[in-house]
Amino acid sequence: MRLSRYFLPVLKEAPSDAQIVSHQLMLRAGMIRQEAAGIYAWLPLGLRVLNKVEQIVREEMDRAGAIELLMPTLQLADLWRESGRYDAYGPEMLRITDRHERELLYGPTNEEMITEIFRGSVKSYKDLPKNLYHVQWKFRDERRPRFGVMRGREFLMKDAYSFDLDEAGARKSYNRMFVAYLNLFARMGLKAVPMRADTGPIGGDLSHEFIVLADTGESAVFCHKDLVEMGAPGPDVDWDGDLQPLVDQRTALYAATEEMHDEAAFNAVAEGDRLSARGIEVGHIFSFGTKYSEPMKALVAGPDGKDHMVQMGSYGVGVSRLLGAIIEASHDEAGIIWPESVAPFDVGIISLRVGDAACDAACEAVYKAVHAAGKTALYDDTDARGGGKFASMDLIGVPWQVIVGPKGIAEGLVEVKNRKTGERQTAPLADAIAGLTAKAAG
RNA sequence: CGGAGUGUGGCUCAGUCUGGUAGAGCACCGCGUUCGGGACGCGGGGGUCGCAGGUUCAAAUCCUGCCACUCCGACCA
Repeated sequence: MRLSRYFLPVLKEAPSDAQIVSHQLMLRAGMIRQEAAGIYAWLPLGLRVLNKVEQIVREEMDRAGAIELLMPTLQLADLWRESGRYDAYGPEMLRITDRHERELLYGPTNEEMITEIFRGSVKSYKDLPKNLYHVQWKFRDERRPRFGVMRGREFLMKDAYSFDLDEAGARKSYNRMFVAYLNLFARMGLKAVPMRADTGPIGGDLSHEFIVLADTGESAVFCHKDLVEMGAPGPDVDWDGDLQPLVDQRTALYAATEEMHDEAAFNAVAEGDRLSARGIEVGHIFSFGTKYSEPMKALVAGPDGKDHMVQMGSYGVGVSRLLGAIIEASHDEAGIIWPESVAPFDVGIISLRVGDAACDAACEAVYKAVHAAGKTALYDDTDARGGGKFASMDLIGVPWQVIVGPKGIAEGLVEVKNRKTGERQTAPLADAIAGLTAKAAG
């Protein structure tokens, strides 16, 4: 993308409404624009990152055997009356009436609807297990939206729902999501720690929150410090096999959010291993048995020929919130430092003298080579002054930057800079191109 | 929802106490000089001061009501 043709409204100063660093940087980098409290428009740069994060979530769900579909944002109130949640959910639910005076709601979550879809089509245990998910915008009329996309009223969530014949099967489904979540957050450069959690209004008794540690997090959390650096199992686990050991390896160590915190158990952890911090909840998984299948009559025939209520679980990831969490975890004074997996562009090209034939030609060569390697570049071909170009490129956090100036290119040299380390190296143009396309491809 | 605070060009803010022709920096437009880490000169455009009433010869400024947004607390991807 040529910057001269792009839409990238960067700000030198942070709007005063933004209090935490991720919100300030998203606004300054021209990723989002606030339209109302907790409601944001996603500008081109923000959307690129949002799409990348969403795609990683999607790939890891698919890998774990979940199947994507798409449910609507609007739901009928009657569906929620079946589960009893229409009255129970409270003022957080945005309720709407259509021209026929039909009561609708803008979905805050989809347990009811997925159960309705499931029960209409699945009648036999032979079709189980199933895990259906979608990535869709949700609306929750928060009492107090805050921190930009971290607690918006409209937000993008991946929510998956598992269906099993019995509790043992449900446990396997839960474990698959548990492991998938470890992998998915790791791919975004996040250290997310699974913690025992309160089940809240979703219900059920087995639940973990995945927490990214950050000083600006909304939850107080307590855990064994080894969990933070434990890492993810990776994609090559046996998804149909026994994942319990991988889960146990983590749940054996103490980790709990404030609501579930047990001071005595925490104190049993060696003092040097105790970590008391704040965290951002980026994922939450629940196993809740027949909470919805019972009132909504989601039944399947078992091998015994009798009807059984399906065992369900739900698994959420705050996709839009993840952008805030990633920035909180990865930034410096100059701006955002995107992990390469979610960076809006792989390479930034800065021309220090637009219109200079040698500079233009070198920039074009890099630009074409990066795209030929299947990667993306943001080419700053504007005639702004040099300093501003560097600042903007650093602000939006492009991982690799190539700087082309008339003095260097006269000798065939360009500069390559790594955003994260700040390292700069001067190299012949051809070497720089080879290095960038290799790095970008790696 | 309780408490606190803020609304003045796109962004950051001054001006409000003490009423008297709406300001600055950045950004933007034009011309020129420049050009290797947020350049300089000259010229220029852009604001019914959140909205509605009221007081006054006169309101960004005083009074009343409303709206929006932010922060702290109780709830949540």
